[in-house]
Formats: sequence, structure tokens, C-alpha cells
Amino acid sequence: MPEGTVQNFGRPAGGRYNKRKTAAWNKAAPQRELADFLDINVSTVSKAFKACEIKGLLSATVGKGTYVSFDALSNVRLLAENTPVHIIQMGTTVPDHDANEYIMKILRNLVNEPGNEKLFSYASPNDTLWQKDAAVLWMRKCGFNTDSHSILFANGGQNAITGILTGLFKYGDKIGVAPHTYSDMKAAANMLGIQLVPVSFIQEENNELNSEALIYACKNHNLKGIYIIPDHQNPTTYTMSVKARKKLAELAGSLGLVIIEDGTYHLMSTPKRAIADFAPENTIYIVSLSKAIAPGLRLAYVSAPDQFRMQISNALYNINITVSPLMAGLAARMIISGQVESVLDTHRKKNILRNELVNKYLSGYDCRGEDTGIFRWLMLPKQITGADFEVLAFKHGVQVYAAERFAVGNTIPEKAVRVAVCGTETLEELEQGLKVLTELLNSL
Amino acid sequence: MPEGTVQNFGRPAGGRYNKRKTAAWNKAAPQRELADFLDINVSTVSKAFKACEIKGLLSATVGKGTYVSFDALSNVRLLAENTPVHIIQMGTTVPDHDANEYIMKILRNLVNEPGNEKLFSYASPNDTLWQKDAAVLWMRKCGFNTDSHSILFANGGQNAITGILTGLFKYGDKIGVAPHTYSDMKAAANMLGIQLVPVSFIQEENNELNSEALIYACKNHNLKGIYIIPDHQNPTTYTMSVKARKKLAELAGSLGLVIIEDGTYHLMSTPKRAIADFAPENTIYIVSLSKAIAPGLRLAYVSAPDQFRMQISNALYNINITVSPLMAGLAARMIISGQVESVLDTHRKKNILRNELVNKYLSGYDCRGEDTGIFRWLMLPKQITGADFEVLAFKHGVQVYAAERFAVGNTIPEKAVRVAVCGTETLEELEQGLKVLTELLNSL
DNA sequence: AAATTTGTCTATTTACATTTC
DNA sequence: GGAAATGTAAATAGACAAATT
Repeated sequence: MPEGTVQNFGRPAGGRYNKRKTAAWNKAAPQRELADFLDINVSTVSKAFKACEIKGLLSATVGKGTYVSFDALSNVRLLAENTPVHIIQMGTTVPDHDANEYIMKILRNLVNEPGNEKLFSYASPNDTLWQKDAAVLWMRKCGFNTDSHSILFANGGQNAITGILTGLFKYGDKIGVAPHTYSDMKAAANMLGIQLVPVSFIQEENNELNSEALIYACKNHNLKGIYIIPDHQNPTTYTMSVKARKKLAELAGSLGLVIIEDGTYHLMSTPKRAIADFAPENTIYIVSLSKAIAPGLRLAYVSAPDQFRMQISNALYNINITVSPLMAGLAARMIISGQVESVLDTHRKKNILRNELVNKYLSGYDCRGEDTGIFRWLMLPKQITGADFEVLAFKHGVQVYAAERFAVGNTIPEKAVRVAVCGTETLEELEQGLKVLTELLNSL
Repeated sequence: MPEGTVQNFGRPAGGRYNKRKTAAWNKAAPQRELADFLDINVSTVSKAFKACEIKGLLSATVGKGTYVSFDALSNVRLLAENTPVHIIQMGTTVPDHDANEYIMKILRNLVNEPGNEKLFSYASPNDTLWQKDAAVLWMRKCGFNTDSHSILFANGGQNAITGILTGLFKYGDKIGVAPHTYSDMKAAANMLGIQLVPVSFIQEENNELNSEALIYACKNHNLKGIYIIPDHQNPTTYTMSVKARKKLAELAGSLGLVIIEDGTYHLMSTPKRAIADFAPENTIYIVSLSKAIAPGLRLAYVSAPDQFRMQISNALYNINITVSPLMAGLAARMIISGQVESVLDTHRKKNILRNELVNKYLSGYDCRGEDTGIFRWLMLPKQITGADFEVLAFKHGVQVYAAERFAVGNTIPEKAVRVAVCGTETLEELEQGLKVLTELLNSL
């Protein structure tokens, strides 16, 4: 252990402050010890630690101690390496680009409709009403039956999340998330001072609800809500069983929890009823068209129950004023016209094709995720961490994302990387990337 | 004064806690008195008050006391009234809708270009580069010479502001703003826990810089930055002199202040060099195309100096991921092709036409603002407050916005209302609204 | 099961700075 | 110009609760 870190704060080895036994390498000194050493009060240290915790850098538990978050430890390393000339992009998750021409076709029709100049004015309530109806149709396809007056618009899924977080929670509030949660969510929460608490919602063995973990975290951390992706979770790819959804819905009711359900990956999984369907009063449902249709279609639909709608609506107003009427109109037309079915169909076929390639190369490994998804979760052999493998792959020209990027708080990152399936332009490039990955895996 | 308010906290009239002399009706009891009464410590009260202050409900000054914000006092009243059947909209500020067909023309061309499907993928760096060049051109038109690598994109002006606030400031930070500041800015800051401090930047007599006020507020409140609209300020319509801009630039440098300059109304005023031009290292410049061109063009350009760019860029990423490539492409094409000139020209003519109508009806009153602007600041006779006039006008079917909506912190609202000039569809409707307003004014 | 370790939270102390009168 | 009024902020005390051993 190097000197001068938060772990040993420059204490001479073996001195009176080093009486602790073998501890995890990311364990910080106890607040009292540090206070004693610095000759200040415990709660002063506590306050300083709290600030770091809200930023997601530390996580502390009563009786257990304070630990440095793994992503705080690994981020620096991941960025420090030098870049090869061409990188095969298997890091960021995007849908296949084959939908673009469908959307363009709709747009071509749209621009020739009479009276369409109003697409550059503020939308009138009349316009948004039928668009909300379209959103309801889309939501139904995504497993949730809602009604048009519950619908709000956002500029994509991330924008929806930011709106919900700012609207419903305040600085310092805590919400529960899966121990590995997708990194943009983490970044948004850190930025807003909303603390993420890792909760193992789901039992790995059977995809059932881990009620104890939830109840425990809830009363222990005073959780205000949870954020959950029930289908093909990002990044670990598990899908909650219907029983688990039902159970979660019940629990949330009795615990007074707000559920933020991200239905974005519903269509890339075997369709199951949304949690929102079981707990409509407590659940905010998000579906992102950017992920499901095309990244350039910057739109997401949010369905919020009465008790939360106004707050979220105000927050979205404060962030965006409004979404582009053109985007909203385009999306609604795709849905109403049924063209969106063709897009989904094409996507599905392409995804399966790409995933077959993944299977061909990585079938010898534990590479999780359904064939209809746009990313996979590749478990690595014990001797290498995700972060090390990410660096290794990057040096060989392939970008994947290490588990460390997704680990929340004191979660010990799995030895795994997320592999995006549609990040490359072509199938050939994907194959090239997969070859590199298998070679690296075999060489370990 | 009613009992049981924050002012008297239920004390019996004339009791030992009522020794204060005549005080402003919005003055709260001193922290020590309240603490004494509740039998708790002063700083406990102080902490509670602080929470309210961050939300913009109170404002406290050492030695002076604590005051309830005027907009906190008036908002309830303004919403409580019942709605007439049809409302003439002179509340929200929008540009004239005559630009829409120009944009639609560009869009029609765009959809027929080959290779345009990529407008629904993520934008490549190649695409954004020429769009940033377009942004630079546009910024130049708005009085600021910048370069393309400083440019960031946002989903409209409000979105840009949210990004800048979250990126550069943290919960509890204070930034200086004009005593009357446009309400969406206030709402965004309140939501994010960023405290707005009213500073009379500008001397009303001559539009010169009020250096003392700025220096004072800066050291007294430890301001981290200021937000300022130098041209046709919203809502008061004043425009800073060039000398004032230069002076402010110098001062900001020596005070270590971040300047957030909102150039949105530059084109509606007599062109003057931007503050950013005098203090490029300290100034973030925002121009909103939604306000200048069409409300449905949800795009704003941000130019940020090196020291701030990454933080703002990250914040915008966390909020939006990215802007719509279609919006960005559309805006850039309008600028590069020069079509935007026709739009501005049409806007200007329309604005003058509409403002002439305003002048015709309101010339007898102190109705401030240039004829090229999209709103005016109507000073009312002494006997009526802005809030009361807003309610009165609303009852007669005209929506205007009272000064109370814009008053920051302990600012005493002017007796004035903001009158939007392009809110109505037609000139006739505008005239109708103006008739109502003059009749009401004459009847006072 | 009891003692110990460890983090948390609320209210407080205290010194201080500014404004008012 | 000095005393009083008033709000601010950092550090602290101390009771508390959960986890560990």
C-alpha cells in the first residue's frame, strides 16, 4: 500500500495508527482515527466524507467502515493509455443504423404536408394530444398500459432520467440501483448530488426478487426511490421474472418507494409485463426511442402517475422548455403509420445476425445476453479484472467497457466487460473485433 | 399582519417578542428571536432559513434581517384566479412565426440530399465540425468573435443554461443576476440549488456599470459567477453601454468571476460588442436560435473558454447525451446558406410593425424597449402593483407578466408588467389586447 | 450475547462580519 | 463613531444505531 493515500494518510508504517488488521485495499481509515490524527472532530471528517460520498467516490457503512469506490479507482487508469490509430467501437451501445432510411421516408412525406410550418412553432395542445396517443400505443408495445394524459416528452432517455431525478429528488437523497448500473445514469446522479445505493434487487440464480436486500437497503439508507431496468439490464443483461416484478410492485407500495422503470430494452428481450403495470401509482415508466429506433431520434416518452407528474413536468420544462415538435411529430407518425414495425423487425433481424457472430466467437466463454439485444456481458477468467482487460483490448484496437465503469459505490466489480454488438458500422468490423477479443482471452 | 406567519410565528400581539419597530411587511422575525421563542439554538434556525433561501423563498442579510421573497408571496395569488374563455397571449415571449416557412424550405432540400440518413445516427466529428463553423458565423453576427473548437450545442437556451449551471456550480453556490431576471432562469437555479443574488449591475440613469454594487455583492456573498443579458435585458429591456461591458469584463477578471452572457436578444437591439469579446477567458456566451429564429428550432450555441469547456460539455452530455443531428444540421444550413438573413429581416420588419402598434396605444405611458424587440416593459401608475395589474388584465382576457414574477430574492418588484409583442397569432389580436390594457390603465 | 468498532445526525458553541441606529 | 442587532460558518459534542468480533 503506497503512503500518503486516504487509506494510510501518510502514517508511518507500524505506528500507533496502524493497528488495523488486514483490510480490503480500498478501505479508508476509520473516521475517528483520521480525526485523531488530524486533531479535529469526528463529525468534521464525517462531513468531508459525506461530500465525497454524494459524488460517488466513497461509500461508508456504520460498523463496517469507509471504502473507496472502484470506479473512482479505475477511471484514471482507463484514460491514461495511448490510443491506437483505429478503434473498433464495441463500447457504446447503439441500435443498428438500418432504421434511418425508414425515418427519412416519413420525414420526406412530412415536409410535403400542408400546414407543416407549425412544426417550428411551439406545439399546440391539439398537436401534442395525438402524439401522446401515439406514445400510449408505443408504451403498450413496451409492456405498459397507460393513458395519454400521463405522458410527458423528453429529449431522449438520459434527458428523461435527468428530468425525473431533478423533479422528484433533492440534493442528498438516495435511490437504489443495481450494483452494476449503466454509467451515464451514475454520472447524472453524481452531477445532481443524488446518491446511488447499490442494491442486489435480483437473485442471480433465478432472476427472482431479492426482497430482503431491498427492504434492508430501504430502511437502512432511507431510500426515496429505485431505478430499475427490468429487461436485458444494462450492463448485466439479466431480465426480471414476472413474479419478481409483481413482488417488487407490492413491496414498493408498502415501502413508499418511487420506482423509476426504464423500459428501453423491453423490445430487445422476451416481452414481459412492465413493473409499472403492477404498480401504476408508484412507477414512472421511461421508453427511449433513441435506443429502440435510431440514435438521432432524440426523443423519449415518460409516463408518470398523478402524484408525480407535475413535478417531473416542471423539471423537464426547466431543463428543456419543450421538445422539438418536429421530433415529436416524426416519432408519432412512425408509430401511428405502423412503419415502426418494419424498423423493429429489421433491427431484430440485424441484432440476431450480429449476435450469432458473437456466439460463434465467444461461445466458449460465459457471454451473457439474449440474441435480440444490442450488448452482451462477457465474464472474464478469474485472473484478470475488467479494467485490465479493457486496457488490454484497447491497446489491441478494440474498445469494450469494463465492469468497473458500472460498479456503484462499494460494489466489488465483477470480472467482466460489456461488449456492444451494434457499435461497428459493418459485420466485418464486428468480426474483426471479436477475433481480437478471443485471441486475448485465449492468451490469458 | 395575520397571525401564525413566518413574520410573527403566532406570538401574541404586543408580547415580549414584538418589540420590533415598524418593519417591512415581508420581514421575518430575527433568527435569535425565533430561536428564543422555539427554545432552540440560533444556528438551527439559520440552517432552516438557509434551506429556504436556496429555494429562493427567503433572503437574509447580516445586520439587516430576513425577508420573504416577493415572488414567493405573489405566485399563489397569480394562479388562483379563474380563467376567461379566450386569453390573448402577451405573456410568453416568442419570435414571430413568419420564419417557419423558410426553415421548412431548407428542410425540404435537406431531406432530398443523398446520404442524409446519417441525420438519425449519432453525429460524427466531421459533421459537427462544419456545424461549429456555422455557429461561429452566427456568434459573430451576435457580437462575439470566437472559434469553432470553443463551441458546444444545447437543446435551446434554457437547456444551455441548465448545462452551464450544473457543470460549473455546485449546490449552494451563489451567482449574481439582475434584480429582475427572467423567470425560467430563476426556476432552473432554484431547482438545482444554485442561489441567485440580485445585483444592480447597471445604473438606471445611464446604462453604465454599477461597479460598487458588483464588487460589494461579490465579496459579500462570495459570488462564483454572474448571469447577464447585455442587450434588451429580459424583462426590463435595458441595454448595457459598450463602456459598461468593457468595465465589467475587467472587473470580472480581477474578481475571478465567471460571466454567463446570454446574447439571445442581441439581434433585437442595436448591435454592440459582446462582453465575451472583452473577456474571452472568463465568459461563456450563449445564443439561442429558438428565440432568434423559431421556437421549434430547439437549438442553442454555447461558446466556452478552455478552462470551463470540459465541465460544461460533460454536464450537457449528462443531460442530453447529444442534440438532434437534424436540428443541428438544419440550423447550420440556414446559417451557411445565408437564408437566415431573410429570416432576420422578416422578423425585424414584423417586430417593428407590431411595436408600432404598441407605441400607438401605450405611448402615453412609460413603455420601455426598442421597436425591434419581442417584448416591452410597461411601467404602471404608482397605485397598482404588477401582480394586481396582471390579475386585472387576466380577468379581462389578456395575459401579461407582472414584475413580481421576475423579482429575485429580496428585490422589491417594480410596479411594471412585461408585455410580449409577438405572442398573438395576428396583429388584430395584438391590437385587441392593447386596447384592453389601455382601457384598464385609463381606468386606474 | 456482549463488547467494540464505526459511521450518522442534530443541535450547539463560538468566533465573526456586516449593517443599523 | 461606537454599541446593538443580526445573520454566517466552521468545528464540536454527544447521543445513537448498525455491523463486527
